[in-house]
Amino acid sequence: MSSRHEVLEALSRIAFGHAFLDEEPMRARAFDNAYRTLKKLPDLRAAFDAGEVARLPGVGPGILDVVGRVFRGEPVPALERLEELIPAGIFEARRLPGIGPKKLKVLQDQLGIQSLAELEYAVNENRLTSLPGFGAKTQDKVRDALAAMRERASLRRLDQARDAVDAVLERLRAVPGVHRAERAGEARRGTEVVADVLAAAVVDVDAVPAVLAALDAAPGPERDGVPTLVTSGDTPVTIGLGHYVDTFGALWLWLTGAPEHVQAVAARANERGGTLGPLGLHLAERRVPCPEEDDVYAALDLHPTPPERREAGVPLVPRGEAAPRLLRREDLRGALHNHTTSSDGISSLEEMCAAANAAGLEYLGISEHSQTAAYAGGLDAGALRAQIATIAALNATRAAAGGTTVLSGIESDILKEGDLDYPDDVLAGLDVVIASVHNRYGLGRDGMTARMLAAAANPWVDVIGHPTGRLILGRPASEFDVEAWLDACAASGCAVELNANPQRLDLCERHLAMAKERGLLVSISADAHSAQALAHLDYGVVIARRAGLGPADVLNAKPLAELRAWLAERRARAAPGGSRNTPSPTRS
DNA sequence: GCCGTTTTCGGCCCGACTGTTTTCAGTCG
Repeated sequence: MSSRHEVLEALSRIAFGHAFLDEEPMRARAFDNAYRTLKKLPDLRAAFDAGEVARLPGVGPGILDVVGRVFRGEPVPALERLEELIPAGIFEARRLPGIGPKKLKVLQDQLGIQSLAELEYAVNENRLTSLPGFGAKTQDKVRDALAAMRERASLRRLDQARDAVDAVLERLRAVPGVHRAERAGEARRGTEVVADVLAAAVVDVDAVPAVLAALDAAPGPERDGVPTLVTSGDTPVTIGLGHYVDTFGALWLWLTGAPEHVQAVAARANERGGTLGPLGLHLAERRVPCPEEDDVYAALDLHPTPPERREAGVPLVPRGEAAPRLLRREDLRGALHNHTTSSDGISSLEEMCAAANAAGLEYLGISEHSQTAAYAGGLDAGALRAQIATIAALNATRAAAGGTTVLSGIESDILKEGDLDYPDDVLAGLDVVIASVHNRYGLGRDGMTARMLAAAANPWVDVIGHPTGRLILGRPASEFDVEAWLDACAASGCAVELNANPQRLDLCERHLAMAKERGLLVSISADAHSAQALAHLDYGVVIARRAGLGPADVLNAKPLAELRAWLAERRARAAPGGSRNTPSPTRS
């Protein structure tokens, strides 16, 4: 459990609490604004310790006090008061989509509902339909939302699971007698959702009690003969224990899975008259030392399978055959889809630029929201032209320093009919055009398919951003004919995004593999709303590897000159006779 | 609670959609 999560939870609860009690609505808004702002920082703790949080807009003494108290483990009086007045179940119910504080208040006042179980019972008794402001559709929505919440109660997003396991590993490694401790299971393989948060460790037998105490953990059930510990807290982490450093490779491989992969490796050992289990590898009646996983693969004449590829249906690669070259983080030469304070980012253009430079990126695309996205500070045509000029000036002064080149882009809303948010002459002034859907997700399959096909066919569009709009464990992917749309992208030559924000991971690995089959280029983007969030590119690399992508499949693995050539060629077709960065003289 | 080329008070992102209504409140992005 990370402190970041607790801080955000505290801010969100205070905002909700005031709204629910219908008191001080503007204080509620202030906490909600702070919650939204701080959520854009993946490493909130580092930003707080560096004093950066205090300088953010919407963060004053009151908010800062709450953040500091949560980080220091101190009580938060403002929150404690609300938690005395409002049942815990009401706080949980605030996560039900479509049900806000006002409707929850009605549910509590008129039906006495204080928990999710009571709400579920009332729905099943058909008691919601007669309440003021409620009807049959609202009741159905609540029923569906409760079912979805139950279904995902035991699931965590990849980033949540990794944060949880990493926090445990840090404490575990500090205990004397712990020789090795690593991520395992789905969190290590990089599945977008994790059901079972696992680690693998080598611990001296007599150090186990100290580990239990240090982690506030208890012995768990054995797994394939491996003893385990399970931590307490809202994201329990299971630690598989080995006692010998020189068989850790076998244990780690076993606990990393996936089961189908482990079975295939074990079968390979069997073919050679040996055995592989979590406690070690035996060949020719002898125990093979395997402190690392690579020792296991090598002893079986296999290329090591990267954790991201240890899934059913991915074959083992014998030595002698060429192992596929998967994407690596250092292959990424730039990132195209990022925001600054000009729209809804919290870092300035200069801060984003410095972070990109530090991350070794040759280029950084800035693509703010477009004018329809007013809630996100979308730019009108004039503001966009001004930003293009600002970026040009910045590049001119930075060129001599050899730093990151900034590309002028836009994340244009895809309007209802698939049109973009600006006239052609505005688009013509940009280096790169990303087009994304941000509203009207409920058009229905046919309507959304038509909209996405129109966007793909639009010659100004270079990349389709977060194509399905899903939020992991939040909002489902919008329904459209993905294969027909990918065919349309292949026809027009536009790239598709792998949005690496761990809440999105959109396209998903299955769709990315379909894109690769069609020869499409994938733009791996951080969609960073803060300088810190450029680190989300790491998640993009994980998902790309899981989809089997290599550098040749990735648009932003191209060096800047090649990327510019690719963009220029597209632009030449979009506006025959014209080129990027030479806006037409006609102004609307 | 936060903010200010409207700064020490008096405002506070805003338009669209949904489901409920009979003119609009609640919710979302």
